[in-house]
Amino acid sequence: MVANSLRARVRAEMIDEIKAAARRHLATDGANLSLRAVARELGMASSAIYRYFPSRDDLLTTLILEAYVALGDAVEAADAAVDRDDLRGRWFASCRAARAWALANPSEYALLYGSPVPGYAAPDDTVEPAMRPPMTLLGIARDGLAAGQLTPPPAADLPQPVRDDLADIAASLVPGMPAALLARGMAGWTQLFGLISFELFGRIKGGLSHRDDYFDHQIALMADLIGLPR
Amino acid sequence: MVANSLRARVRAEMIDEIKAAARRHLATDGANLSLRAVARELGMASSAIYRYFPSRDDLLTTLILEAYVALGDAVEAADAAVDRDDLRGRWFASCRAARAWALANPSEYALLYGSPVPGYAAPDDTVEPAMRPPMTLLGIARDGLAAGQLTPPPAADLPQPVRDDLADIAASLVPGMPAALLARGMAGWTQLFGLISFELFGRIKGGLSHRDDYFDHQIALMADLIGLPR
DNA sequence: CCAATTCGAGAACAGTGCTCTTGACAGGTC
DNA sequence: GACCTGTCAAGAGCACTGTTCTCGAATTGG
Repeated sequence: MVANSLRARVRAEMIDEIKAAARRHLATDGANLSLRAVARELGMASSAIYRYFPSRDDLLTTLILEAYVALGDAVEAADAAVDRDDLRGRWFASCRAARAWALANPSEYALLYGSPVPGYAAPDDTVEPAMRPPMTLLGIARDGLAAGQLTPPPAADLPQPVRDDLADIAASLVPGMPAALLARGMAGWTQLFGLISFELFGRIKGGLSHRDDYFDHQIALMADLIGLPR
Repeated sequence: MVANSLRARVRAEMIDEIKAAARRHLATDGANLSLRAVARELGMASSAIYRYFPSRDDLLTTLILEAYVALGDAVEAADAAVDRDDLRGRWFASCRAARAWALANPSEYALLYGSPVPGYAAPDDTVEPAMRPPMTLLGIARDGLAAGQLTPPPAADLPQPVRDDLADIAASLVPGMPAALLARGMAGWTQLFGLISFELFGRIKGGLSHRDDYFDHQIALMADLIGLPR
């Protein structure tokens, strides 16, 4: 078994090297990275890659999945580092962590939240990690509700179909959350995604030189909308 | 000159056919459409395409530019069809028009607002058409302010750097608009983009069966945030 | 020590964007 | 009518891609 684990170990290292090289090329080539290019960089034949990944799409899937995990870890860690009762602090920390991760790993963020690769269909394994960042944000609202720090918005504004849909979602994801509050939490998540995406691969408004402060303020607007106490 | 215009006419028709075929392939192949494939569909050699477009990127640029124009036209037309004083009606009409266009032309929307093509840099011609949809939305807030229907939000919440940045942007884009209101207008545009993107190429929440109503409600939330009277 | 498994390399196939050359037309001019 | 001139489509070719197959070498388990 020692010998086997030795072989397995060098194989795992090889897989890591391939993924690292692929991530490096991701920054320049985007979603259509070249298997041959990463093979060249690693000094091996292109066909050798297929000993480790059955196809290029499979390599991409692995990168996507690990990126989801990394982003989810970053957001959850940031949230966990703040006092449970400091709802607004948790909200800011989580959103800032997501933005910081995206700015540090722009090509991987684009892989996750950019336009989908045409022929490629994300496997089911990615759906759970993909839910972690928004779930962290919704968890803040849920905790605030449980602690009585947060008064749910009036449900009267919600049309009946939306209220039913959101009630179903709440039942399966965040039990006990009112539909109207869930709607605002999802609006916050949508806003966060939009903010990061615009900053990353949108042509940002030319005059915006203080992007950190702008981000904080837009995030604060959503915190107010959700009802997180100041 | 008659003959020349005849030649020019048949050439223009050829260009239109190429663009139409390219748009068709865009739906399946995404941003990396194949020149050879559109040439095949048109029954011509791939090299013949280069008589009409100097490169594949140039063809893509043309499609992008026309897509921006189409989206801008749709949003502006929707806004113009509502009474000038009905701010909330204009807001809903504009946002719904943007979503409807995106749902009708998903691949072109992905081209505009998806992850940027790696090697490709958008020329300056696209920056003005790209500003038209958000400018239409901001125009609604501007008109409401001028008509006295809309009270600007307190500027106290804005950190000084953000206030300065936004004041500069307002001065060049929507003169007279307070920074705090501009921030909320931009939040509305960001939310609209996020909503459409999530619905189009995000994994939409499974239980959301009434997407129209959900979209309307989220858009209404932003209308409230901006301060559009009910 | 030997059979079994794993690994890397090389060749091959079909496809891609793009360039260059060649030949076939149509327009206007002498 | 003959003669340029500009335009167009086609074909060949280059360098590249993902993927599969085969073959020889290395390593491992029994």
